Amino acid sequence: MISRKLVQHPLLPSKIRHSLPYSKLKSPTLFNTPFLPKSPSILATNLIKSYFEMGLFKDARTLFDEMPQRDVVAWSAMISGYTSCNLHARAWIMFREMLRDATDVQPNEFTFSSVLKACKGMNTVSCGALVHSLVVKYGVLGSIYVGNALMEMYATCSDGIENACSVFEEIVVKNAVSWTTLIAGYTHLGDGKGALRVFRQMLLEEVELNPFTVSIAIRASASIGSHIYGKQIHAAVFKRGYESSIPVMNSILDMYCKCIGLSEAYRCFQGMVERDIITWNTLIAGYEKSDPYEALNLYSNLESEDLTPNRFTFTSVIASVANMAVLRLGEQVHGSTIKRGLVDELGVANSLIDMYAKCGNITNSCKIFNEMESKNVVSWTSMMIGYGSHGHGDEAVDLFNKMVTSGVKPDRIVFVAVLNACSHTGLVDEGLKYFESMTSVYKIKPDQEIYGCVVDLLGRAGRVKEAYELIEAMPFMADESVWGAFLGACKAHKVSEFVKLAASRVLELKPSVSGTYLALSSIYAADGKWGDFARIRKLLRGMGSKKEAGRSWIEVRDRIYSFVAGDKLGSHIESVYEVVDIFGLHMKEVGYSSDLESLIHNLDDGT
DNA sequence: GTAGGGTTAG
Repeated sequence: MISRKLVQHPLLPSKIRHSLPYSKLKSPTLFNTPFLPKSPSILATNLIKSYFEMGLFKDARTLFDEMPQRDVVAWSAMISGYTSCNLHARAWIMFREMLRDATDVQPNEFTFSSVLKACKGMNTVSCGALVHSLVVKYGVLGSIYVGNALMEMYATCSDGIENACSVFEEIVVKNAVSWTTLIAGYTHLGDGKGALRVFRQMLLEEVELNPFTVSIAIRASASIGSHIYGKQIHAAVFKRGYESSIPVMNSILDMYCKCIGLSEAYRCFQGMVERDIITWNTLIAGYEKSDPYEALNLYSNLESEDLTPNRFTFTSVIASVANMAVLRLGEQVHGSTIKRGLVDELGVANSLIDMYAKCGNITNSCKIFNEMESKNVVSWTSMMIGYGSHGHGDEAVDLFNKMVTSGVKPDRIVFVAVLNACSHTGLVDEGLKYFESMTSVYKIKPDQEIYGCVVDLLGRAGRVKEAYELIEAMPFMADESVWGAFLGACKAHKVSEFVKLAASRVLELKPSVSGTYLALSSIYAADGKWGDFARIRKLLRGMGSKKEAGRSWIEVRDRIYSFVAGDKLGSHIESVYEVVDIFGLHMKEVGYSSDLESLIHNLDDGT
């Protein structure tokens, strides 16, 4: 948008022409009214800002270059303009140019807070630290804007939260932005507890809250799954009248989706007086995994409120389709993203890779992946998971190496992907090498999920004893997922000496997992220990739980048919059995004999 | 005339 001040100016046409030369920016003589800008320099700066607002950074630069005198305001406007267009490196170059060429101009607090934003955007803490030293040199550390920008830079750049904390401590008079920035820093780092610790301190110091602080605090409590804390904050929001703030309510909606439940979330959604596209996106994302049909239903209703789906909407919608694994629907949604010009958005392309892989079309995943102009760690991970699930573990591992070569820094989740790929391809030693490099090269601390992957990697290959030793050597207590992976390995390789131990650990840690009882009982049965078998089965019945049925589905022409093992319902079931029989014959032909031993013992609960 | 924090992706 063109600022009103400019449009009102008599020298400018109602629509700004591009590349308006500096020489045209003369002080107005015809309409010498008091509200008009006074000097060409001020006018030029105004125009520079407008150019950036319209994304015309080249025109901004041309005008800037034509200025005979550039003061600190013009320089700062350029630096901040570039960052506002996400051109952080250009902003940084501008700052360097300013220090080098404009010896008569001194950077001020505006310059520093803008260039710090550029450092944050480049994720380059070394530049940020350099600016930090200049901030001290120029004596502007006392500016609350500079202090907050420094904190934000450190909090966002890798491993900088401690530096952010020490800057925070040094700010004598902190304001709500300082607190919010620190809370956001912890939250984005995934340290919800750290964030809530700061939030609590803020409450103790009786700092006035505002919607910004409240929404990030809600996100922090959602990230640790604390519905108690989340509900407390919801009550506080209600008390302070923040429910009129859409971002605050969106955070609450997200918290309900993640920690409380979808039906409650839906009630929250219906209770909202005002909703925006993020509101809808949040709910669609909430439904995406557990009820993708409802997610699609919401998507089709969204335009009734005159809202336009954006890249986030499509990311969740595509993920929903991926979870439904209905290729034709996926192709339709893919078409919509093309029509709306969103197909090249990073997040959208990433979810398309995942969707095509989950719908069985790995070729399309590849095509999208290869045609992407820029890829991030999510793109690589999605492609690797796709390859892995299609049995191309070698390609997935290969991709990991290519990713590292291309300069993308691996994160924790990409290690989950590469370890899984190694595990399913039998690349055990290769996988162990990656696991080792995770800490030694990339300084990422392995968590329960990673240990689970490595236990699975060793266990699948029959190296059960090593898997057990790894669990023993873990720096923290293994949770039920790690023991679950171990149990799976013991079961697969019939290492009964460890089964009891593994199963009892899983049961201790998560008694609600009925699958564990089943696994344990199967092993007892296979060992002929019928007394133990009966005892476990009795426990299982006492729980009133059933093994969760794995649902399968198939798309034939325009219909989706779904079924579970042992299904006797539905008119299509007979055809399913026919197909299963054909599969059985094919498998026999290639010499596969099924492992009936453990199957038999599972038959009695109908799954 | 130049600067700030919040909600939705593997």
